[in-house]
Amino acid sequence: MKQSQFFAKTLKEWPKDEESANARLLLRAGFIAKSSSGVYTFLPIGLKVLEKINSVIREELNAFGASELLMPALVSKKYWDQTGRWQTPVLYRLQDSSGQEYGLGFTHEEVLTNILKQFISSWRDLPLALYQIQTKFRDEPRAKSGLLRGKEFLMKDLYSFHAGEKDLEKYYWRAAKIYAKIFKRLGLKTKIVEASGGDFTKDFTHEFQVLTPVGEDTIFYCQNCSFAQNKEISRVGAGQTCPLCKKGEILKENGIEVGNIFKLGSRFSKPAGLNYKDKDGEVKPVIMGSYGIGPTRIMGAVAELHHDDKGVIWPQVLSPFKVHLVELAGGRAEAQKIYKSLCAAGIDVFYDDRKDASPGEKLFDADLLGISWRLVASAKTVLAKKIELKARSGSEIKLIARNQIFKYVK
RNA sequence: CGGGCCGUAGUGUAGCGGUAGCACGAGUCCUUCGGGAGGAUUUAGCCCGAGUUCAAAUCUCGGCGGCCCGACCA
Repeated sequence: MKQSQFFAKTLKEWPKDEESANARLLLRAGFIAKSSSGVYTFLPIGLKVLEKINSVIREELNAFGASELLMPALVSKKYWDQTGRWQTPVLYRLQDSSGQEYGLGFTHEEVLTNILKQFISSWRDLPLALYQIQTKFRDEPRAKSGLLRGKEFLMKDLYSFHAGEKDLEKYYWRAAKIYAKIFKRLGLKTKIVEASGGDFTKDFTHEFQVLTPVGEDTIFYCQNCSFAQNKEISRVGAGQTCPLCKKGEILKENGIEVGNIFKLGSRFSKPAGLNYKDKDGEVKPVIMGSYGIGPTRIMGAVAELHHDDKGVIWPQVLSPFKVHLVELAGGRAEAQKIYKSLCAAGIDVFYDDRKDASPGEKLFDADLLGISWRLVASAKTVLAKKIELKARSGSEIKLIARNQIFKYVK
């Protein structure tokens, strides 16, 4: 892709008012644009990153045996009434011209259970796992921290359906493993934290927290074992001895919740009348679990954790392009050759062929965009019969032979 | 929803009762070309409403909007 033909405009100034790193970096680099508080546009290059997050999630969930579908954002009041969630404070409620009332979905248990009544009737139809990646709406009293807390955001919601609690229990922990793997691939170190189930369940649920001072949740965890609890339910405090292993000290840190998993039981299947017949012919409510990941929040979290003062440093899986090929004065013919060969090799390359941008501007943009690998072709490199290679994550600048590019960039 | 700070060209800012200025951007021309280049020239702005005043970007009140703290966060 040629930069002269692709919309990738950066801003020359840091956005005023924004304090959070993800908002500053993503806005300035032109990944996102703010439409109103907590509501963002994903600009072309930002959308590429978001799609990469989604594709990692899809890959893992598809391999896990879940099927993707897409549900409506506009959800008739009758469904919310079924479960008593019409009065949920964060629900955006609206009316059409005929007086019909709707809520904009913040999760989709009601929609899905009602649909599945047509398709599930026997234990033979279970288990079943369906997910979607969809825009969610929440009337947040206070949107904040760029992509970390918005009123409109992308959410991957997975729902599992089981014949019995035991099957759910097994699936739940398998899902937890897949989640840990997904976050790892996305460049996030997460901790599995016990949390409250809110309106959904009286049991503990589990959150995947990225520990960082900028997170809005407070986590108490053991330095020695896997014990970790959200402050909202925790009875331990920093400095105490771990109640689980009795050895480690409890530490306190903030976290960004990038995912959560819930055992819903029959909380939603019962009101919807989503039942199955077991082997004995007995009618029972389907047992459910739900599992969420916020791709847009992940984008914010990654920016928050992986950056320097010049811009974002994307993990390679999320880099909007594999290579940023920057052409400086005297390097045009060389850059074009390299561009062609990289394209031919199927490498996703962003070629800065702009004639009206100064070298400084191009190099600044390269840092802001944070593409994993930077190649520079200039009079200097042509003279040396080499090409310059730099990883965005490092500081070393290598002069390499052109045919060696593929050794580094694959 | 309570509290704080703040709304001035596309962006970032100065002006704090008396002619709205600067930088970047954008347009045109020339020069330049390895870390947001230089010169010439053009372009574009006081969030909205009411009040005080001879006079309001500036003071007062109300609204709207943004960020931050708190509450909230299925």
